[in-house]
Amino acid sequence: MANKASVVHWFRLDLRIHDNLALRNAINEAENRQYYLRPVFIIDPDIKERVGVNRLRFLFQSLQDLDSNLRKLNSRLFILKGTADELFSKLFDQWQVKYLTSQIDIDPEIVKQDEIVDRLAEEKGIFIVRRVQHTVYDFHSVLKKNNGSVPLTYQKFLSLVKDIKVKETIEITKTLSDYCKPPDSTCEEYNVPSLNDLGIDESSLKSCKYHGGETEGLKRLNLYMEKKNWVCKFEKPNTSPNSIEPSTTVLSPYLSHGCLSSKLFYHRLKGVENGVAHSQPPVSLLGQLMWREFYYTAGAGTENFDKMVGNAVCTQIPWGKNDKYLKAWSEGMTGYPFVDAIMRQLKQEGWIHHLARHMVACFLTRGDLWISWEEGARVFEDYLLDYDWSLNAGNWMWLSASAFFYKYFRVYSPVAFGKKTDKEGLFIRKYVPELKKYPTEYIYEPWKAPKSVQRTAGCVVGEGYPQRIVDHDKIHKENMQKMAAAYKVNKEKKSLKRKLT
DNA sequence: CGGTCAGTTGAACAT
DNA sequence: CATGTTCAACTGACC
Repeated sequence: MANKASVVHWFRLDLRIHDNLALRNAINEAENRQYYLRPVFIIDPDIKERVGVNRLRFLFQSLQDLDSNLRKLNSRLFILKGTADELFSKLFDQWQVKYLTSQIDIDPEIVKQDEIVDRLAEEKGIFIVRRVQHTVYDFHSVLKKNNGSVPLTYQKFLSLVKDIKVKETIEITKTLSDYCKPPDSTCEEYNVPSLNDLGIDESSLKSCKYHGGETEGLKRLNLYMEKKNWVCKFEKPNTSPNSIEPSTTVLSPYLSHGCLSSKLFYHRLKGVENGVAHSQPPVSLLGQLMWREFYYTAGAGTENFDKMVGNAVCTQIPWGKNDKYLKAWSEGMTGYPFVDAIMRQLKQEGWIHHLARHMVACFLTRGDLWISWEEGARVFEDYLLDYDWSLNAGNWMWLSASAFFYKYFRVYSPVAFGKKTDKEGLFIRKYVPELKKYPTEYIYEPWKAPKSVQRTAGCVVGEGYPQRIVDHDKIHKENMQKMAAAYKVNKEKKSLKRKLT
């Protein structure tokens, strides 16, 4: 057993070696004091309930890559199974931990856990270091600059960060000294488990389209940063939600897992834009990164950001409950081919284009099904590879016109919207294969096809493919009246509150 | 307090 | 095909 003190770096969503300040702090401490270095990742027993299978696969691939990158530095990853408080209450003594580093997270569950670990560490006299490294900017200083209140528009956020100089990235170049290697470094019980070890049959999953890990993340970053002209001309609204291959970078899963540093992405983008004409936020690629920062800041500064009730920025809307509709939506069985194609792509591949998210989120909430954005957010949490606590809640509030966006009467048409970028319906034919032989005329509206055409195409609506669960033209108008009523109530409440204060 | 203005990306239709 | 207008149901920041 260890007879020497240890430094622990606790990896969470910072699954990388590059630009990882907390990790470098840990390494320096271990080197300077000749302590053991133990980079750990904790796998919670109920991880399967919290993380969907595709994201689990991405996570485990990222852990595997992280382990192999740590080994190149003469270290390794120690996988621990259990809850953080139970594990640490034992290991702090057993490993003689003196110094614990990690990144700062804002997800309330992680914050709660950190408070428990803080108390535990205080009892044992362990020094804790937590670093901002999930975002470009430190949300704390941005909020302070805005007198402690949350910036509620993107432009306001941009004006707040305009003059903040972004720090340089941090690299670890030296390999670790042998004396930092704990004696149990070769122990196999700390190895990264497979999905099968967790009781998931990996062969039951769809083929892996986006492979997790720092190595893949950096490769993908380099691939896109080489296309300088493409980067400089990038305008988000002009990219396609329904191209067969993604029309955007798909760096988001790498950012959300911390396989890729957002700060590195920032500096690389600045480098490409430097001295050349380029598009601007909000539509530019750098603008996309700033959206992430905006939501992160809003999430960090708002109580109950992931809920409607008790959330100061969220308009209270009397959403209905309809489990049948919710299930049809989440399984891609609404009877609207464009909506279903998007939801099936999401479920199978774990990533959909941002505008595709707009389409299905609007459909679930204010547009058609009148179901709470919180339900949609839960399904996205399950399906998305790039799930991120504040971005998910923020975007769902945006799309349901609960916060940040208020022109609720601008509703996406499940028939017209997709046609702008895919007249032939190739995207639908791929992800809703039962309709692949439909004539282009009917591919977005198969129920309009004459029975004989449906039979010739090999799929009768109501048999091989569901009938529409709602009539968009009719129901979206009813929903607009409900939205108007909810806004009116909200306004009255606000003016009442103003009078009282 | 009130007026003004801008706000990542709607649809349908006209020119 | 790109651009502009209408539909009519908005809010937050700022002065």
